Amino acid sequence: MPELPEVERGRRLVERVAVGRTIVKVRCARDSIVFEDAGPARMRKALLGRRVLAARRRGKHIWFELDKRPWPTFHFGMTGAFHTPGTKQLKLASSSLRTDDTWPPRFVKIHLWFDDGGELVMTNKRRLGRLRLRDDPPNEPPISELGFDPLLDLPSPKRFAELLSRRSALIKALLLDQSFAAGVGNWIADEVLYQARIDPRKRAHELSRPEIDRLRRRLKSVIEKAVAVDARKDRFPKTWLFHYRWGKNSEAVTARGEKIEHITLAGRTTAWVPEVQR
DNA sequence: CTCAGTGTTCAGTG
DNA sequence: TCACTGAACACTGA
Repeated sequence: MPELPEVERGRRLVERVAVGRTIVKVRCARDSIVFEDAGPARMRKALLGRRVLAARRRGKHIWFELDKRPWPTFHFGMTGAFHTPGTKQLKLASSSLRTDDTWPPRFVKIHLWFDDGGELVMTNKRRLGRLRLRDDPPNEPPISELGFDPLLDLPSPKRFAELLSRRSALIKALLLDQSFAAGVGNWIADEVLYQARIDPRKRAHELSRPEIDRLRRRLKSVIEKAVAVDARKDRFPKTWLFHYRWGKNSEAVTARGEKIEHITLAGRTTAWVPEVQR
């Protein structure tokens, strides 16, 4: 689930069900991978009895502010999500509008109960997500290592141009680099480059000023739009490459009938439209 | 059975 | 130092 817009949806869910409440019960899965350094037992101890003061996000990371430190941080990996009872997880794919209302869901890593009767669960199917404890999350790795967050602190056009001029990496690779732009993942990088009409194989310092300005604007607008519709993919504009990029069939075309190509860049599948991005 | 995948990290190489 | 590649991580679903 997780690029910036989906993670922001998760943060808002936490805000709705957890902020202002006290955690009265905690259950952690036995999973030394997802619970990395902290371990389920330490995590449970840090959370039980605490009051949640705020839910923060930077890039793809979320953390809680509690009335006592350390605080928990959450990263979803490729398959993580927050759930609450009654929050229908809309399976937006194709025609299967299945809502799974089984509670609790499968692949639960942590389950929290609150003093008002509410519940919050984090699932992580493929165990690439991480749950950590930090005394000061924004000022400690990994969150302190992140670059700008396009929703929170997008650089000015001038500053953005400076950042690009100093980098020789492929622009696609740079967009995926979390220490450059936090929260951008594979489909957002492709979407932004398509809309900005930039060849993903170009090097960052080779971009012209008009290209740089288009890139910055699209980075902002794509993410703002995705967040505005609460990461509901079926509500993304029909003109977005997003809807047509999946499944690398050679006949894939955009809404405007442009031919979509698939190549591998920076180790990731890259969908792009050569006739538009040059 | 095989393989790709909305992510990150690390070793090896140039 | 920078940057790229590929592998690893772990596991589902097509």
